[in-house]
Amino acid sequence: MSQDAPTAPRPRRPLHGAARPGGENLLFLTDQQLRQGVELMFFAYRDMVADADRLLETRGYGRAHHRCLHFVWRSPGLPVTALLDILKVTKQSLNRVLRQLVEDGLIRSEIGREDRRQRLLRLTPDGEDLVRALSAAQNERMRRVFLDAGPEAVQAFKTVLAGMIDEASRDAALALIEDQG
Amino acid sequence: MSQDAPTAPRPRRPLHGAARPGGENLLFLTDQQLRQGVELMFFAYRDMVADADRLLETRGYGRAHHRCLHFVWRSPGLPVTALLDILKVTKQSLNRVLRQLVEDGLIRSEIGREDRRQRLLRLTPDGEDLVRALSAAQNERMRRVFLDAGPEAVQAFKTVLAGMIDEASRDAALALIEDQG
DNA sequence: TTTTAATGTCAACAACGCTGACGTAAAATT
DNA sequence: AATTTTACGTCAGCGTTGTTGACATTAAAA
Repeated sequence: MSQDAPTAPRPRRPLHGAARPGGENLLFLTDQQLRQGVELMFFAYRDMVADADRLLETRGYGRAHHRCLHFVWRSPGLPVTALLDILKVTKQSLNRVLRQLVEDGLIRSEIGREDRRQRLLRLTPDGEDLVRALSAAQNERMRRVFLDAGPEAVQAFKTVLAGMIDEASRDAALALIEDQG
Repeated sequence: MSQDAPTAPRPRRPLHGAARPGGENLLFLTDQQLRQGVELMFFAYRDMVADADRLLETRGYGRAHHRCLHFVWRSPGLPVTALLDILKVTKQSLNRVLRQLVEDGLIRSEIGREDRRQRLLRLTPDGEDLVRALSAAQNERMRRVFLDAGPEAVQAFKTVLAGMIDEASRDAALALIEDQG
């Protein structure tokens, strides 16, 4: 069954209904438009991570390792609990990849000075090398797309994505994202 | 190590560098901007699929089932190979969830009339019900975000996402996306 | 008739989520 | 000082979903 179940003939291509001046054109909110947004997220995300995935598998790592390295890089010295909050996975799941990365010498974990229960995570030089390589793979795609789209489109792109984050975690996520390393 | 390794002091918040009129402002192409795009994709995608995930797990299904149902819904009667091309997974991986969905009566598979080797996939009424419920979960989030952002932002959002799809599969993906069920 | 294409299936494996249970060290609270 | 809570690690087991490799069937194509 289609999404709108319309009985009247549809306009041929209502993809981007131009808003009438001062009007209340809501054609961009049809179920069809929403579905397109979801599908585009699926395809774009799949291909965006594919570049890094190829690099990772040559080292026997997966996406979980990538995410772990990335956010440790972004917030050097962050405790394990903070990383758990960012990734929203269980500590068992995180610990599996974290242990590997520490054993492999990409991340080092040191006891917190203020709170000695904490393990503060940092990248080693090798870890930084890998993060740089992973970023380069994804950035090349992103740069080309951003250049084609232009600054206003990039801004809109970010606004929409930010709106899709759960309200409960949005502020924290945006703070992390906008923080200059 | 930071992404730009700048030695000069950075502007405090170059998040959305306003293009000078007629100028060649490329502040929106800094590594920082690209990184933000990647991170936003991560957070937004994670939370976008979370709604459907919750619904799926009550039925013992996962995302693979969702994707399968979704694209069969979008292209009723499509053969298995076409679905493999869309999802870009192995036939063994697809077949595992496809078998379940057929056994559970959400998808029916019928022998192709022109090519009797093909199995043409269609949703059963039960399958359509589940797809509708899954779409509803995701559409609510998307609708709210689109409404807040406005039609121009939505358009830009889609343009950027489309640009992130691999060139090799972009045309096919966009044709599928823009096709009105 | 031989080859190729479309599909299904079995087996084994890996990445990465999850729950539950248990343990240790250190901080916080009572 | 004793208790509780927090931060972390770990073992065991399980589920989803991806992979490769091998093999079989059916039907279309050459």
